[in-house]
Amino acid sequence: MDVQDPTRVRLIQAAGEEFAEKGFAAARVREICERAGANVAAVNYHFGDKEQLYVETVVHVHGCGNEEEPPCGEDAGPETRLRAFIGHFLARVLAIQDPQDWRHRLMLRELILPTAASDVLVRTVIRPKFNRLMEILRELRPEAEERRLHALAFSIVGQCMYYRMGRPVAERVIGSEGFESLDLEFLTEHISSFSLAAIKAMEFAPAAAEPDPAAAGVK
Amino acid sequence: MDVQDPTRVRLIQAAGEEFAEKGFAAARVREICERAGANVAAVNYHFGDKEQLYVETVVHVHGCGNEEEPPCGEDAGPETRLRAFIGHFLARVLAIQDPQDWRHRLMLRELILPTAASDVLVRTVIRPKFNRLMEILRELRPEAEERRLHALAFSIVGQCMYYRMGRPVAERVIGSEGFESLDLEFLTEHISSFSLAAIKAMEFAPAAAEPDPAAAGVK
Amino acid sequence: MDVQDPTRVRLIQAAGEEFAEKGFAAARVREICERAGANVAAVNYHFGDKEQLYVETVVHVHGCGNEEEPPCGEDAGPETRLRAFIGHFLARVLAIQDPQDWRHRLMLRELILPTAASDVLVRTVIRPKFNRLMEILRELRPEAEERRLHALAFSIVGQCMYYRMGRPVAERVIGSEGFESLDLEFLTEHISSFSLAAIKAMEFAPAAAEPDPAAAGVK
Amino acid sequence: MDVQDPTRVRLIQAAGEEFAEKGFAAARVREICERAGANVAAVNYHFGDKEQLYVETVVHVHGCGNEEEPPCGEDAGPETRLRAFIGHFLARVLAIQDPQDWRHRLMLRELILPTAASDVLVRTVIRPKFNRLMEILRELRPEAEERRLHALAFSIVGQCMYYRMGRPVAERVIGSEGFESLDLEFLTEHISSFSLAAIKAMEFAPAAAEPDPAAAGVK
DNA sequence: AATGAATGAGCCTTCATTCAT
DNA sequence: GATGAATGAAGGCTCATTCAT
Repeated sequence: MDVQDPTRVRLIQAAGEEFAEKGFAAARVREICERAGANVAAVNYHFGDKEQLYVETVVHVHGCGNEEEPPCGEDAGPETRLRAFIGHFLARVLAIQDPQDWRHRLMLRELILPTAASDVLVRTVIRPKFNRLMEILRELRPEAEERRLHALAFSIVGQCMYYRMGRPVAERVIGSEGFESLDLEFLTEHISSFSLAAIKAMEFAPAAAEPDPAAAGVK
Repeated sequence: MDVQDPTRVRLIQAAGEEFAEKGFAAARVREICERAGANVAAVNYHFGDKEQLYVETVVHVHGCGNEEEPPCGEDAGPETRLRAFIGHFLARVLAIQDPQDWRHRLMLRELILPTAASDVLVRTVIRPKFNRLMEILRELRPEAEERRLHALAFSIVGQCMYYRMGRPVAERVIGSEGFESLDLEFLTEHISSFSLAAIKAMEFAPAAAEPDPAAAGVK
Repeated sequence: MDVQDPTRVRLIQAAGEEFAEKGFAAARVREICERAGANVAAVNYHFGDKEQLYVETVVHVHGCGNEEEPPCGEDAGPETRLRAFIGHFLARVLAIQDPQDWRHRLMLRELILPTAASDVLVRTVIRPKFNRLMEILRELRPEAEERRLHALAFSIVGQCMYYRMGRPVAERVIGSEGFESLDLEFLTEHISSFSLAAIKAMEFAPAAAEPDPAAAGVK
Repeated sequence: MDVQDPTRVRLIQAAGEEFAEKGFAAARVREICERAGANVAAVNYHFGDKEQLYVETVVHVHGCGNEEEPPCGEDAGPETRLRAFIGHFLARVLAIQDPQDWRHRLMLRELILPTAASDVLVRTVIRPKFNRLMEILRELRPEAEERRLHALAFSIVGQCMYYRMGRPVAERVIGSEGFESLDLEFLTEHISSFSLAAIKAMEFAPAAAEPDPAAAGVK
């Protein structure tokens, strides 16, 4: 973390690549140290443990690129703020579009096998963001019950996240060129319009016990 | 599962659990064999290799539970068929809701580090399903260009898949009990209504070059 | 051994090749069985053991090609009989000149790491031959003490055996074509003349205690 | 052997014994390390591989005891130099008379299954020695054709080498005590006198095309 | 007589970690 | 602070052997 401790920083950098490429178990401490131009014992010296290095690496990953603030004022209308939220979210998702990108893989790994690092990330990064999204949705549909708001939020988040998580499969399904044409601008517009149209047009079922009448009501 | 439970089958079963829990590298052949009640050399005897066992395991995973046919006739309207599609998809997604479920993890692993097995899965399982969804969407909005149809399909798939991929995080964000309340029935209705409302209400931008006017048009 | 048990014979044949190529430890029972077109368990079934198979194989090796009788009558003079002996010996040595020949290697292996099979070979094959050579030498130099006769015999045997044992090195030293020009005819004549000239011309030291005077006497 | 006896040297020492006793395949890395008082992983750390260790061991074997220079001046007559050569050669051959001696077996193994190490040995050690012998023989019989000189050289080398290669068999044929009586002094005198007598008395066939007249001449 | 699925011992190798320097 | 030789635990894999068929 110190400016004056480049070895430590280089180790985290190298560890990120290695962990993302190989996973925790398959990652080799020797390889990490060689990539970082450090000694074999450097990891144990600086972090004490391979696992400790992993945790610090994961935390460091989310620390980067997170300093960005919401790109529009709080006084804007909920629709504008939702569009801004989606655009911002998608930008982050697509920014690491390269499947070789180690931050990409490292975070997906955390989804599968959440470690202690995940808890930190949820508390410091993810939940605040989620709460902001919930605020916007509540403004748009104040009468919606909490559960419905959660589902709405997940519908939005899911649409965005798919372009990170589903990329390898989606690319194989519709072809690389087809996938490439789905750029940030288009997707921001698409998901925003899709979601706002849905949010405005949906009729919420009065209670959870009777979803079918609501479904029929859509028609 | 069979009455006759040969060693080979038990090995794949055990391998699935082990690979899903630990990942490929961290998985121990010894553990797999012990779980299967077989000898240490059983894996090498039956599959020749740890990697071969992995491939066969992944392929076998998708083979299971895939025999189900679309739950509604082809002559039904597109809305009905879309609801059926979502319901069916969600059912599969939530069926393995247990984060300990090895099929869950095994498939997520393939998303991150696609192996040769992934190609087979896409060709035999995923692409056919995706094409069925595209047909439905084309019926609903025949004038939409291909790119837009892809985006629509991914919006739907993304919403559903999130409940598989995002589960660990989502659970930590809104709490387990909150997440549990989002059951299959509710989510099927929600995603179906959400998506159909959006599909019907959306106004598609005439060209990709001008997303902003379309965005303004929403309002 | 039975005419009606071809599997057993084929196993010995295959074992010979495998043992010669790889040595006892590196030889694989599976490979032997495959070469013999037999089952994996065939070796254990027919010979009980890998080691038993080895012993029977080595014995079988020397059994082949040993039925040849001395090519000249016992009433010939010692010089003629020595030439015949050398010619016969060399013929056997050079007959398996191919360094890939498994009998070659198998017998060399026995020289290095004599097993129980070696004892049998010495008793049944080698010692009788050696004694015949000793008889010839005794006729040529009846006054020579036993030790000298041994040395003479080993000088002759050594010259011949070198073309079996030293072949790989000799070939590298003087080149393959140079080595090839040393054919059976030439070598038989050479070693015979060389040895007979020596035997006739040598002056034996009266006692082992004074080799130097003898050495001086040569000059 | 050194005052500072580093692990690497001890490993080669121990490897030599183990490889000679058991052969490459049957040799156990664990045993080598235990003999060397080193860790199981020492071989892989220092040599990377069991095979690399073998190569380095074989090369090291011939390196030892090879620093000796020809024991007599170059200005001595060819007879004296031949005696010196034989004495020196025999000394090296008999020096490792103990059949348990690992250098003995290791070199014989190379004869049977020459590896890359053999090429090095031939080039650096064996061929120079062979050439010195050829020089001496050429002085003794300048009119001899190259092929004949080769045969002469091999006759001398073969006689000497037999006491290394044929030892296990020879001992069984004439008994241990008989073999023991053939000590360095006696054998040096014997082989020298035998060979010099032959070289001086032999009548070389005029051409390679007619070996038979020489054979006939014996009668 | 012959098979081949299954076994279990053991080997080479890898890898994170330590410790003297 | 940093090194690299050395460690020991453990893993994947091979192989001879067995046993029910």
